[in-house]
Amino acid sequence: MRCETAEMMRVVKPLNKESTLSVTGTVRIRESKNAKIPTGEIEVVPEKIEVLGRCRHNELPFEINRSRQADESIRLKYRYLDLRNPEVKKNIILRCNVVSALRQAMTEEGFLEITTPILTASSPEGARDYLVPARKHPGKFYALPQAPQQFKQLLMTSGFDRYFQIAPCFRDEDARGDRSPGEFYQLDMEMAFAGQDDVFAVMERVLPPIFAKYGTYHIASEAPFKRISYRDAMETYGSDKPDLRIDLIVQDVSEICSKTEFAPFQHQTVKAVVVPNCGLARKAIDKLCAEVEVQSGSKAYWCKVDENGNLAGGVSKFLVDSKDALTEKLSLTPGAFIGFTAGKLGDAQKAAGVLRNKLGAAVPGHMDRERYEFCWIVDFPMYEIGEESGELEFCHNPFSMPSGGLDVLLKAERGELDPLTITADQYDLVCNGVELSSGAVRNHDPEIMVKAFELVRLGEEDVIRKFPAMYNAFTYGAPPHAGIAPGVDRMVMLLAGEDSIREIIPFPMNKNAQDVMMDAPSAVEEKQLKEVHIKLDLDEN
RNA sequence: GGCCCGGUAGUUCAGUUGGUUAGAACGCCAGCCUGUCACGCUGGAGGUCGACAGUUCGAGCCUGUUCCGGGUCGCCA
Repeated sequence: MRCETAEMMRVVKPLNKESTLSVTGTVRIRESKNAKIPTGEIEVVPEKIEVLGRCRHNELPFEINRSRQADESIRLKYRYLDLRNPEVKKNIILRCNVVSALRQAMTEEGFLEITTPILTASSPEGARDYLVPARKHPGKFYALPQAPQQFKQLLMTSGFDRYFQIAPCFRDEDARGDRSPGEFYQLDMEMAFAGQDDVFAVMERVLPPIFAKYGTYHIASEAPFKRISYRDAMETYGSDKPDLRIDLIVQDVSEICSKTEFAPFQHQTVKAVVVPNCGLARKAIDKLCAEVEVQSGSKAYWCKVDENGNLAGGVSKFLVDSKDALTEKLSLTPGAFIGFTAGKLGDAQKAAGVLRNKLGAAVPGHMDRERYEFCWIVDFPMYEIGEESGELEFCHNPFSMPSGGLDVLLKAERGELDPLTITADQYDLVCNGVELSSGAVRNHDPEIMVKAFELVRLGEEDVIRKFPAMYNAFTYGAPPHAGIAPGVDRMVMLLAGEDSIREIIPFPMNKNAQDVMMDAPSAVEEKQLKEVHIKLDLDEN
């Protein structure tokens, strides 16, 4: 805008740049063009300027175009200003586009978008529920859905063969960088007369074009995506959500290392991650090992291969006699770095996985960040030995169909089969080390359901108590069905190339599940509490 | 709930071994200049160093407690 009259200057002068104006005038070509800005070729000669909304503050909580550098709690408190920053706004626009594209793609695949209740019943398992007191039913509560799981399965029994929903989900659990507290959205879908391959095929048709069109990076995985069994993922990548952008792998050296003099290796599972030609400095190695310990709870050990092919540094003095065996097993070459983790199988794997991720990020050349690598993790174990109980428990969720169905469960019951070897038709979709989604072929057969529960010392009454509607519905004959629910927030986060989930949520809560802008949660009037029959019992302090 | 990191001007940060009046950049205010566009120039205002207690002649700095924020583990069928 170019003001050429004193009158115009009089209106414009007292305004700062955040006021909202209406400018009427003539658009013309600029004499001095500016290629750096989108409107740099034109200017407006105003005839009339109206102030529609004057910004009353000379000093803003932060500079709008640098808001991303401001303290996050201030950004969230003034989120409406933060969102004026084009850099911040673009992620929200991206989110809109992605949600719109997902809807369109799912609709084209023949899925019906059906909404399910937000006020529903508390479910006894899984995450902590958000509860809503029921005014008309003193002492009773609704719960916000952790996922529309049971409703979508009920839709299958009703004959809606293909359902989807951009579903809000509510879980009262603590936040993480990639996990928003309280609420999040899933592209929830379920299909009848379908199995794992059918669900995979839909996702492999729906997601890649969206990642290709809206992603910051290029998509490296072609459909069908790589399938990795849970066992192999843990063994090779030390994680059930491997980041396949990293070319390092975890190798087992238990046989060699458990016989050494080094006490932490003795009689333990020992895993190794080898980085050839690793130039990592001692200081960086120590820092990396410390981070592994913090994140995994297990120590990491290391040594290097010197220019003569001998082991040097770190724990090398304990490995002198094992040098040849290690060199052969790990194909060691001069300049290589070897990171070790040790402990019980799961602990050693998990720590090695963290070590692998850290090494991939720290050592140049082992991780091409700017791409999307998808994979399916399949064949999750159905049961595990609970750490507290020491007895057989469901590993993930009891809705999944055990691979092999009733037969396998009966064999396990008769002792002909170790129940720990039973896998579920359950799968995760992983992208760049982020668990995008969990899904399963559901157990739609009441008999198999009860049998699955019996193996963990529960019975029909427990199934009925926990999932009354679903169990009853299945007794009226349900089609086999399977589904999945990719997290919309995480997907957008990956597409935007952001590390924090809050960057892609319009109005995020802070780590402590507070909305500092709206001041939620907040105290309510005594009258409101009375109406819902609630008396507070707060600890004094 | 555990552990780690942080809290100094409106904002982002610096602040030495504990030592005079706590600095910079951006922003803000005033004036000047100006086809500027991350404008420029001159001047100015702006601080309970998160809070409390302690050590000390003296604390932004050291100690303890506490509050707040972030990360992480637990947790997330």
